[in-house]
Amino acid sequence: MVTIYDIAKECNCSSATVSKVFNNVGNISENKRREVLAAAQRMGYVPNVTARNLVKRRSNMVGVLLYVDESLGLRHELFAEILNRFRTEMEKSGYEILLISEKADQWEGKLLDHCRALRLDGVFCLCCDYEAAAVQELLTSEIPVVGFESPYPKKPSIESKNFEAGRRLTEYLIQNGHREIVFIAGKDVPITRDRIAGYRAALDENGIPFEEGRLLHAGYYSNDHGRNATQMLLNCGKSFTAVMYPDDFTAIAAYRDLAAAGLYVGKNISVTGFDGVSIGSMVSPRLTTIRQDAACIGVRAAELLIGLIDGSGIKEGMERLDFTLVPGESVYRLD
Amino acid sequence: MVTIYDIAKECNCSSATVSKVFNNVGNISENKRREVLAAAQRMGYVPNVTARNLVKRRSNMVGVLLYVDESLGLRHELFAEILNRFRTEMEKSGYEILLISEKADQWEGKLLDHCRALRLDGVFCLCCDYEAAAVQELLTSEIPVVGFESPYPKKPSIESKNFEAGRRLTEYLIQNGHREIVFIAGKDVPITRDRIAGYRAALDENGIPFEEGRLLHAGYYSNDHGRNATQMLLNCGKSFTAVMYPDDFTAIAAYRDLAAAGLYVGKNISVTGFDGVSIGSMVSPRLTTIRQDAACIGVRAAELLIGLIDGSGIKEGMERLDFTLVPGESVYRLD
DNA sequence: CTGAAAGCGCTAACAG
DNA sequence: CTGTTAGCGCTTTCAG
Repeated sequence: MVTIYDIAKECNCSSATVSKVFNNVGNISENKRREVLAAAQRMGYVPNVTARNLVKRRSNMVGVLLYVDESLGLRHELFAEILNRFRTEMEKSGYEILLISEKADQWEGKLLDHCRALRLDGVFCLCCDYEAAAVQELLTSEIPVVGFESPYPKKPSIESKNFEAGRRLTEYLIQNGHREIVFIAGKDVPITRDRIAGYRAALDENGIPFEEGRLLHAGYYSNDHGRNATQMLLNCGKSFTAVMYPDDFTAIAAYRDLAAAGLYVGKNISVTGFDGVSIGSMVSPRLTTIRQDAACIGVRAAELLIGLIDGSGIKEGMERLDFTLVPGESVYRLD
Repeated sequence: MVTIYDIAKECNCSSATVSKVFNNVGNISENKRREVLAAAQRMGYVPNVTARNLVKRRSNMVGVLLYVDESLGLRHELFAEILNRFRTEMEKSGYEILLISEKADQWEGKLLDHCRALRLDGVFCLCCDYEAAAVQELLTSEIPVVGFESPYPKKPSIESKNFEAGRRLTEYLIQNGHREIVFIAGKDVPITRDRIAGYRAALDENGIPFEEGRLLHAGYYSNDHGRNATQMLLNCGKSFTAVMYPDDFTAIAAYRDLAAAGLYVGKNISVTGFDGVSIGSMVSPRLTTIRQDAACIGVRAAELLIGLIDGSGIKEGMERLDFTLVPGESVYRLD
C-alpha cells in the first residue's frame, strides 16, 4: 500500500505537505498541489482512514442498534426504511454505518464498551429493548445517542405522534358509524400507552363509554402472525364491529382468521393496522392504517445525531413526528 | 481515555506487558496478569481498536453492499433476513458489519477505493447491480468478496438452485392439471435465465410445447406493485390457467388486479410467487411459492467470506443452495 | 509556502 | 517472564 511518504519521496517534499494537500489545509502552492495529486493518482494512493482516525480520535462511524430477532428488526419494512433514510442522510455528512446487534444476554454490559472500543461517534437506537441493562447503560453514557421510540428523556429521540394517531384512527372508525371498537394494543411501552390514551380520548369526545373489555393486549409483529391477537378478540366476550390491530402485519394476518369466524373484513367487520407498510395497499381489502413517516424519522434521526455529535444540536428531548391516516377498504361504513 | 501506558504505570510494568495480557500472548505471570486486569477494570480501560487495527493492518470489518432503493435492498424481507443471519455469523468470528450503499452514479469508480480506504477485510455483495462499473471493479479487485446471485465466476458466490426451482414450480402446476402456464420472468439476469430454463424443461418433460407468448418479462419487486406485470399478462393474447410471478410481492399484489379482471386466485386462476416471504402465508389465499433458504444463504455467505479472508476457503465458484416448494392455496386443481 | 518532529494507542520482534 | 524499541500511516503545531 502506498503511503503519503511514498508520495512525498516521489514529489521531493515532506509527508506533511502531502497530508495538507489531501486535507485542503495550510497553504500549498498550486504547483505542488497538482504534482502531489498527480503522483497519488499515478501511484494508486488510497488514504488509510484507520491511521487518520487514530490521530483524529474519532471514527466517523455511527452505530445502529438493532435487535437480532426472527420477526423484528430489519425484517420489518418500517425499520428497514428508517435505516435506509438514516444512512443516506448520514453518508451525506461522511459517516459510515455500523450495524450493532442487540443480543441482550450476550452483551452482559459490554455493549457500551464495544461502542467505546470502536470509538463510535454516535449511536442510533433504532430497534431495541430499552429495558435491557446494556441499552440503558449506553443511553446514560457519554456517547451521543438518539433513539426511536425511546422512553429515556435525557437523550434526543423521535417517535410518531402516537396519541394523535390513536385518536385519529378511532375517530375515523367512529365517523364510519362504529361505536363498538376493540383496540388490540401492542406491548406495554410508552408509545402503546399513548395510542391507548388517544383511543380513549376519541371515545370520550364522542360520548362512547370506554369498556375495559374492549382493550386487549398483545405484542407487536407477533411470531404467530397475530393468531393469538385474533383469538383473544374472539374470546373477549364483548360485541364489536371494528378492531384496531397493533400493526399492519398482525392486521393483515387477521383477515384469514376473522374470515374463518365468519367475519369478513370490510364487509361485516372493520379492521385497521398501524405503520403503513407497503403490503397493506396490495392486499384486498386494502388496509386502513396509520402511516408512520419513515423517511422523515430516518432523516431527522440523522440530523439529531449529527447535531449531538458536533454539539450544535439539541441535547435531549422527544420529538413527535406527523403521520398520515391511510384510508383503505378494510373499514366499512356502518349505518 | 485511559491507555495501556496508564495501566503500565499503575502496575509498574511496560506497556508491552499490558498489551500481552489483553491479547493472551507471551508468557505473563499469573500475578502480573491479575494485577493488570484489575487495574484496567478499576481505571475503566477500553482498548482502542483503531490503534490496534492500524498496526494489525486490518479492520476486522466487512462491508455489505446494498442498494439504496425504494422497493429493494433492506426493504425486502429476503435480503433483510439474509443480512440478519450473515451478521450474526460474522459476529461470531469477531467481525463488524458496515453498510455500504450502492449509489451507482455517485461512486464514480470510488467504491473500491472506499473499501480500501476503510481497510475492509471483505465485502458481501448482497443486493447490487452487478452491471455497474463500480461493482465490477470491486469484484475484480484484490479484496475478498462473496456475492449473492452474482454473475462473476471468479469470486465465491451463492444463489438458490434457480433452474430446479423454476422446474419444480412448473411441475407442480402441471401436476395440478395446468398446461397453459404463463411465466412472468423478472429482470434479465442469470438467475432469471435459470428459472426460465427450468420452466421450459418442465414443459418439455411433460410434452407441453413452449409458447413464446407465454413467457413475459417484467422486473422484480416492481414499484407499481406489479400492476404492469398483470397488465402484460392480460394483454398477452394467450390463454392461460396459471401464472408464475417473478416474486411474492408482485404475486400478492396481483391478487387484486386479477380479481378485477374476473380472475380469482385459487378459484379460476393459479398464481405462484418466488422467495417465500412471510406475508405469503398470511394472505388469503396463501401463496404457493418457492422459499429461498435465507438463513442458509446468510450463514454460507459468512463462511465463504471468512474462508476467503483467512485463505482457508475456496477462492471462487458458484454455490447453489436448496429451496423449498411451499404449497399454498393460490394454485387450484384443474381437472 | 514547506518541513521537522512529536505523537495518536497499540503490537511485535528481540533482548535480557 | 518482562522491557526496549521501532514502527503502523497520518495529522498538527511550530519553526524556518
